[in-house]
Amino acid sequence: MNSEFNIAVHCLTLLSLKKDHMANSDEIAKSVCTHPARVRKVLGLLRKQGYVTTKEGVGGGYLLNADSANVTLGDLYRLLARGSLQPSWCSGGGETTCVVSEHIQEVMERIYNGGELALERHYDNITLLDVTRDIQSETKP
Amino acid sequence: MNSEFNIAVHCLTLLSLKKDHMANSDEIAKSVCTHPARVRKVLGLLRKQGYVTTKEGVGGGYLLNADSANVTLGDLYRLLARGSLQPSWCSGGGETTCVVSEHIQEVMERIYNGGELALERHYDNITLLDVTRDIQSETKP
DNA sequence: AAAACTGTTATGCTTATAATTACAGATGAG
DNA sequence: CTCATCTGTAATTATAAGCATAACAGTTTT
Repeated sequence: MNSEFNIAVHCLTLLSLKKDHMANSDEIAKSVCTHPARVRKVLGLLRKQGYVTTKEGVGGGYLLNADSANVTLGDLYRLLARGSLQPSWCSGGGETTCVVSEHIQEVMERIYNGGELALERHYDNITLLDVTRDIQSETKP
Repeated sequence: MNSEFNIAVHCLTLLSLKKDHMANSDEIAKSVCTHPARVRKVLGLLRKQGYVTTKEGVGGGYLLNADSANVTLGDLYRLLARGSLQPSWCSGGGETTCVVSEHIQEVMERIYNGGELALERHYDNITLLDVTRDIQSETKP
């Protein structure tokens, strides 16, 4: 499981809490605690979905789209983490005549896909606004 | 995400489909397509939960417990894969004064835990018997 | 024209996952 | 009793995935 989903949530939350809803990759990278190039990669994908717009050149950076408060974690999961439930290594597929070995991969694939759907449905109920509120409520408990 | 959950499902399905519900780690490893030592590690954990019993010595191996048809994928997930939704690398935690950076880790942890609960609830509705039926129905479609 | 950004690719580093080896301990067969 | 066979477990090596870093072309503002 890579962390791009995590990074996306972080970036969008950060932007939504900034007064002008804007920051460049250097500033965001410091907050996320990673390299600017990694931030740019994730935010590039978010841009293609219309969640942010970018401004190149001096004083540029990433600007949060106004409606992005309604983006759900499900949207972000599907974009950045779908398929990560299924491990890269899977059992079976050998050269035996064993029924299980021959068919386990299709069965497990269905199991992982079903799990992922359940996960996505859960995340569909959490919006970016919920997350920003969570962050804020941590400061004044 | 490692594959021990996958291996556990495979092993138990295999045992349940064998006439005498028994096999040793060599035979299972061939079906799973991995090293016997890895099978033993997983099945050792399943033994501690009472899902199988082991018989050492000549002609020994693993024997499926009679009630194991009712074991759910949720049980196996909790035993072998819990916590794997949260990646090892997580954002934030830097030395900034940024609110997001300071609190994102607690928030993301709750998000991952919530996701995992949703996943477990889903898997709680799938029994080993369901999986064995799935495997069998692949052979005669 | 110069400086400050993003977008993207290539490369190296680190960590996680799987394979392999090895051996002690247990059990049944002869 | 002794040997062969099996599990349990730990240590080591190999492979793959994830992250960091560097580099540079393209774009925009000043």
